[in-house]
Amino acid sequence: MGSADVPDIVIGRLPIYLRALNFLLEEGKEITASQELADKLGISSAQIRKDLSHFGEFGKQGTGYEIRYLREQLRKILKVDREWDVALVGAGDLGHAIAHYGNFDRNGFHVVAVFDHNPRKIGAKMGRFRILDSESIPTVIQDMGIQIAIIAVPAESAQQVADTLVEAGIRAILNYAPITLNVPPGVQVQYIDPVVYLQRMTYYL
Amino acid sequence: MGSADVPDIVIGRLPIYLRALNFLLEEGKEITASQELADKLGISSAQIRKDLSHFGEFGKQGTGYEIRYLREQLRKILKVDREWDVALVGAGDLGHAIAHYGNFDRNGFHVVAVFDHNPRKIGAKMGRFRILDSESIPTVIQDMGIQIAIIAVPAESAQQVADTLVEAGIRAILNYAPITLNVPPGVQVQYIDPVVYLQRMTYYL
DNA sequence: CACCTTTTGTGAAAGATTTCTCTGTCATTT
DNA sequence: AAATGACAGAGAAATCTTTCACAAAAGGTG
Repeated sequence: MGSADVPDIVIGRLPIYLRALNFLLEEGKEITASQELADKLGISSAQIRKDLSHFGEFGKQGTGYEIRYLREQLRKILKVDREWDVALVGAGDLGHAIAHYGNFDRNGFHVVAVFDHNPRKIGAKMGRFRILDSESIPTVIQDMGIQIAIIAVPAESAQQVADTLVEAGIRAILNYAPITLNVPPGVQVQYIDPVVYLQRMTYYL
Repeated sequence: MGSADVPDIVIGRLPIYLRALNFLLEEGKEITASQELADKLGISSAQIRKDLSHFGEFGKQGTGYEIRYLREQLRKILKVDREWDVALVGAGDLGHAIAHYGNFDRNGFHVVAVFDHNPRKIGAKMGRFRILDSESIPTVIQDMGIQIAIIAVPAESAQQVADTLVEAGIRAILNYAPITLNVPPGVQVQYIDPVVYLQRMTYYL
């Protein structure tokens, strides 16, 4: 129990569980069981129960889990029972799609600042956002106390952007640039490189 | 050796190695060592060597790996030593960004058909693509012999789209919709849900 | 109320993955 | 030509993760 050293791989599955619970709730369900989740997610029911057992006892024997309650607990564990401000660096096609991606807001992640290096873009509007100069990253991040950033710049500049962000106090980076970032310990990084996923699948074709 | 049951987790790292090798080559390097890759990627050198050992012996003791050669081998293993056609379903903001994402083409993945359900969009141009009616998915996929598809539609319609794609002969799906898909065995699926990655990081904040 | 069914939580076992450690090879230096 | 240092490959060991299997709890049923 307690958050003391729960395996990373377990943490990685919690958002999937949370997503499934939201889905079930929308369907009007109130109660579910590890087996039902397992069927939906392609994960064994034992694993789901074991994963949850790291954090406490959330179910009722013979019945299953009260969806609303379990969801609330997972949200607390993942710290998504609150709103998070997010900085976005890169206002290209990708940045545009990210800035307008409705699921961020719907899940409590709010893009509150968009940066770009291109003088042609600085000051321009992108949807409801005014594009800010990358030079102002340190001040804006610090003034707003932003802890999470999304990198959507070309691979060439990603490391430099990451350095600036970390320096400014960012503690979690979602990196869309196809490059492994070097960051100090304690800074979280997650990668989204669609090419990597495609290459992983072609192996099996 | 041979492709007989190499752990999935190993396959998942190969694209990362490949990406790093491309990077080193662009930097003008010819030779590298497992330790150098390890430093760059934050993976142990032993693991890199063990991973590669599943497929053969690519290095030279005392020297390291000839980058160009190792890259060629990895490309063969991952079957990315050829070009792949890709179908894209969903012509919203996300689909737009995906259709214009240069890294796909640069890595041999070519979007050759874009589908949408919206009558307002069907027939319209999106960049260099003419948006096709989702109804035509089966015929187009089959006629063009496309094996890989990207789903960029809302969660509500993703499962239905996946069913249609699989029915049409698609064998690998990159799913941007925030929902776990149910597909028959033998069909590969990879997921990209940025919210999941953000939630995974907030746990540690 | 006793019995039956369902389902959780969990220790133990099994399985998978990573790291360790050592041997042997290669290139370079002396 | 021998010595040295660098590094791959691989078996063994250690660690981590998943699955198994079962006791206990809850609710429903006759």
